[in-house]
Amino acid sequence: MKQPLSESLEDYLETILALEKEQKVARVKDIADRLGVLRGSVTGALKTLAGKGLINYEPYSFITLTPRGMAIAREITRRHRIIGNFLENVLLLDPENAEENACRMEHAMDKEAIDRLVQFIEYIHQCPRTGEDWIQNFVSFYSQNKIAEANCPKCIEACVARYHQQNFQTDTGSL
Amino acid sequence: MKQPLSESLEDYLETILALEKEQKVARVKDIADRLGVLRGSVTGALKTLAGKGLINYEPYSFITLTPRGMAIAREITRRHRIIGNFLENVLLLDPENAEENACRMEHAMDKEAIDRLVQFIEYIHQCPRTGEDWIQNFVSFYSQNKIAEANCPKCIEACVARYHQQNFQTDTGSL
DNA sequence: TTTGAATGTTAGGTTATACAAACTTTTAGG
DNA sequence: CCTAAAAGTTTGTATAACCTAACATTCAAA
Repeated sequence: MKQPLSESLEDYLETILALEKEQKVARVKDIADRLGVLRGSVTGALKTLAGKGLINYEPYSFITLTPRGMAIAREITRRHRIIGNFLENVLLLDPENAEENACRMEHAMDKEAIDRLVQFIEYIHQCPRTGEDWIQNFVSFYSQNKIAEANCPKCIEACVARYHQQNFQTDTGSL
Repeated sequence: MKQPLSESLEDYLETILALEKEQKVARVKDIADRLGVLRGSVTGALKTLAGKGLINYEPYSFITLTPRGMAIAREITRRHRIIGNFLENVLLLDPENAEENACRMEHAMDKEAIDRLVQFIEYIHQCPRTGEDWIQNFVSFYSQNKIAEANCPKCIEACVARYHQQNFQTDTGSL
């Protein structure tokens, strides 16, 4: 029952979920257009997914995800989102490239790796030593391929100041 | 000429390179054992790779990578290494899981994403605000799912002290 | 209500990959 | 040298995806 799905079938589930959200229902033609395949190929995939109990499918009728299919589709979509976010907002790839890589990586990373990535992103944002400004400074690092050392004193000072500032706010808030 | 290789063929090239390094030559049986396929499947793949000009292959003879095959094999191996390193030493996944994910991800990330990841890892290590200790602190973050705020003052202080220390050493060294 | 366009399905063909098992070649021990 | 075991190859089968193109159904407009 827990056989792993092929990348192709994962893509179908992901697309069906997206279409269900955007429009009321997922239609064969829309799935085909999204995935860049012909309608005939979609019908075949739908039969396979129905056979695995992941979608409800009757010829010429509506396509809906079963609870199990929905769970998988959501997990894939979640991975896609998380990876895309990391590539675009941490590695600072341009959005188009981030998206393309995310589409492929979503099938390659398991839940454990994804969960750890989520934690890591949260760590970057929550640790006083990093945060948004630290991420943005990555741009000047990779464009010059080294630390712009002249800015380090200011950067560190700002980081420490921000920590004290936030700490002060927190203390005040808790009184 | 620049048609993208399938994941399967990329795996064959990567394995051939690894065997060439470890032993003198790559033998069909060893390739089969590494990839978990039968010998017959290897022969088929070798013909395909030879047809693409990526290996030198004569029946019953040695298998060697052509320059083009070598370049691809090295790039795949490099991706594998970089991703594995990130998963194991930054995301701190256990080695086995890091390896499994790296095996799949190496086919999913393009050169641009890999290069940016390399830069990011270097940034973490070279930026005074992060470094090894910051990475190691991630353990306590993900195991508690939050920043251990009690340690922040010490942590930041140590970070700043280390920066001044290194800065002093650098200045001294350049005299 | 009819009918033509849009949508969905089917059938047959193609490609890539792998397995099983028979067959061939190589190699190492007697 | 010779021969059995190991290594490599071939052939035929299977599966997963996809395509093409013919066919069937639905739907909306006249």
